[in-house]
Amino acid sequence: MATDHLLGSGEFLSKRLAEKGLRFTSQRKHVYEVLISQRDHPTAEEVFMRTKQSKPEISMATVYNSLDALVKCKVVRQVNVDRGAAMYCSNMNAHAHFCCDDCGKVFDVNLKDSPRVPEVDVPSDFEVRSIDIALHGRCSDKCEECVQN
Amino acid sequence: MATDHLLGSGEFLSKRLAEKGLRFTSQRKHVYEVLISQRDHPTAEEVFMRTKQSKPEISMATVYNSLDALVKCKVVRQVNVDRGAAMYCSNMNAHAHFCCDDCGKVFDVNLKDSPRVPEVDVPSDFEVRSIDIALHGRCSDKCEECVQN
DNA sequence: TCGCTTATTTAGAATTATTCCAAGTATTGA
DNA sequence: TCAATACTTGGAATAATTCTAAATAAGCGA
Repeated sequence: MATDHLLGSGEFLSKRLAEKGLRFTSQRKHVYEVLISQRDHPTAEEVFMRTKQSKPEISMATVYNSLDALVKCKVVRQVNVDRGAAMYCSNMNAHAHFCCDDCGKVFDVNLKDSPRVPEVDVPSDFEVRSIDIALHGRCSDKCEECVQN
Repeated sequence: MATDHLLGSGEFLSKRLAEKGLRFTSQRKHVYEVLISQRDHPTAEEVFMRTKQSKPEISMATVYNSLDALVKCKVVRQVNVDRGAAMYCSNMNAHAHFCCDDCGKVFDVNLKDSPRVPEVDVPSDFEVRSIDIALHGRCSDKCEECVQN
């Protein structure tokens, strides 16, 4: 954990997958590299298209499988903001998502403190493993897609 | 607002819809009553089935339209926790959702304070209108569906 | 109250998103 | 190196949501 940053992305990923009993495969590595190389919020479909550039034989089913594996071993987050397709996010720092209801874009926003479980009234036998915070609203005045609204 | 609780659910809903330029229709009223009469987290499909009991002619397209109208005028919340269908929640008190990753059930959890925007670093020209907080983890030891996992 | 304008409803088709399947392939541990 | 089994593949199947065009009904003003 404290030394993860010393590993190359391959070793890092391999280790994280192994911790969950998942195998390190070429497909998962390519999907992971796609996600860390462009830190936006692509859908599975977009990940599929980007991954095909370096791994043309990959299938959609494998993209879903890989994304699930990466989420399970916590190197990627799944983001569900609306009724549409799920999005994936490789920024694992504590952060929330701002989702513009006018243009649909999703932005990472830093949390000033990390989210604290005690603010919430959870039954004592529930185990909280993660917290997702999504803000909704409208993004910048300068947003092209928002202006015409 | 402060006097909304003095209105019957019909008048209340009618007023809220009108504030957003939306019409008060029999279908929207039935969908709304379905949601407030059972405070769980049904999907559009489940809302459709329940609403048909009091309004058999209603169509799925109208259920989606009604749910969107109710969300727009803020008498109902849309809850997106996973890749599956969106869920709808008529509890409008400040609360978060706890989603059990083992059995899939969603629970309302009270917030000790209402969520505060200032905890988050949002660009100054962004307008935050609402905040959704979702906790993930595992629910009670006594949960039937969880035990076999 | 009547009529007009326009939002809403409807059924069903179309589209989009995700999951399933069975056969072949690759990874891991012994 | 070998066996066991997890993973990948393409395509079919399913699930979730949106679209469409014609019929209907709200709400406003006279």
